[in-house]
Amino acid sequence: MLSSIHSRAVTIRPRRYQKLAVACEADEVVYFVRAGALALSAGLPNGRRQILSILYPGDVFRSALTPSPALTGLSAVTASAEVWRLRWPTFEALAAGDSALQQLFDSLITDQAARLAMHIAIIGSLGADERVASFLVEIALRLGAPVAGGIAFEIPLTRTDIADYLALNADTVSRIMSRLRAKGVLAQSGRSLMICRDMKALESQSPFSAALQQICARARRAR
Amino acid sequence: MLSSIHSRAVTIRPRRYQKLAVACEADEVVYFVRAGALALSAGLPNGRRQILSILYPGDVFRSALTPSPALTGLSAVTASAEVWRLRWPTFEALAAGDSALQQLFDSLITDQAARLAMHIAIIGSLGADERVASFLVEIALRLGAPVAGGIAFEIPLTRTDIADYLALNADTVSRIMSRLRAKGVLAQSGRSLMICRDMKALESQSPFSAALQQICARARRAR
DNA sequence: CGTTTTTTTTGACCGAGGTCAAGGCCCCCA
DNA sequence: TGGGGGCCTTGACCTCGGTCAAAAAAAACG
Repeated sequence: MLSSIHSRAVTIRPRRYQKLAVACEADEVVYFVRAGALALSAGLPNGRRQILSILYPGDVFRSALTPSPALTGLSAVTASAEVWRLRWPTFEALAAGDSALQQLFDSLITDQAARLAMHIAIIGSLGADERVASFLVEIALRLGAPVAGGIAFEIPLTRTDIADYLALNADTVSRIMSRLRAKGVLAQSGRSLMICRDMKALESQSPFSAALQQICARARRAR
Repeated sequence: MLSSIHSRAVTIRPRRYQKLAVACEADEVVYFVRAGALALSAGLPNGRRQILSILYPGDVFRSALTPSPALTGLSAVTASAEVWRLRWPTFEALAAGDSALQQLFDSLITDQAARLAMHIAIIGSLGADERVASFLVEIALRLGAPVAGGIAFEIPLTRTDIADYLALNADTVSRIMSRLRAKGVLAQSGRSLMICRDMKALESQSPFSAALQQICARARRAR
């Protein structure tokens, strides 16, 4: 199924912060994320930015998910990434003859929406520490690998990006992560490589850890 | 198209705050909102609540949009409402033989997602006044009717509901609306009936008014 | 490797908005 | 039509997290 998409798609390897077009000559566009991570973000006139959603490998994006092309943009947040792009009519034609693909796409899109809903709950009802904990749980679930003494994962975002995702500011994010380090929950080597030494403690800081696990499991199942 | 749905659906008239089941014996469930307004909300153990999305007449809801049934609930926010409910397999069978219905449903679901994204941008990047202004613009667009001296609309939510929607608290919402009244932008008669005397001023307070208009127009077109 | 640039960390201070409490207004219903 | 109870409003106070600035640590690069 994937190879049929790949053969009809344009492969793009954007560098960090490179923007991806959300429309192609009036046609809607579909992206399949293969490697790295993308962010869908909204920019304000005053320079503020809000990351609406982070897209990991296996996720899809279609431009109809964007409220307004003028306001929102899709770009890589990792140093490098790989995505496949198709025009909507091309994809539609493919899907018409392949009901499994149609179902996969449907479930990926509804998962997207569920994650957006989750994100609203996180930034709307949690305090700063809980938000950061939720983010770390999300990343650990998506990108974590068990190692001796904990779960290791590479955070694909800068502190500023994390802040824009969680509706906080970079200073606050840094402060909270320092606190987690001081408590021995988190160990850090370099800027982005983390080892969570106590996943239980981290999860207990996030009121939504159970829901995050469900969402991630659902995504894994669909893929 | 609507009559075919109606004939296969269960009609429900929930009263305010009455919960609607998001699953029916392990089957996913689809709701069509016909009158009133529903809220999809997430509740925290500590009693805090976040309204994730408001559903107006014409909108649809399917349970897959909910991150976790344990956390989220669907309920009426108006004193009365009317919804049609179908089990997912029933709806799927209907849609299979009706490509127009399929397309309508697809566009309603992606609209949902776009509105969730918009909502993240609003609560994540705007200050309290801007959030309230955005909410009023949204309501005016959805439910407003031009009258002598402005646009009249009935706010279907209590102050507490508005606060839970905008990630503020009820006191702050009340304060901001009083300020708008004092400035002559808003006139109020009774608890929920508003007349916006100066739509331009209101829109200028919301950095996202243009995007809100686009989303609303898109919804109107689909319907 | 040393230098330059960028990102992160940390502290001190400040303000938007949350919290609490008291009072007033609406709406419902007998 | 007159209580009564639930909303709404408003003020006083306080806290969490934002802002600004400076130093330290990583990464980038010749």
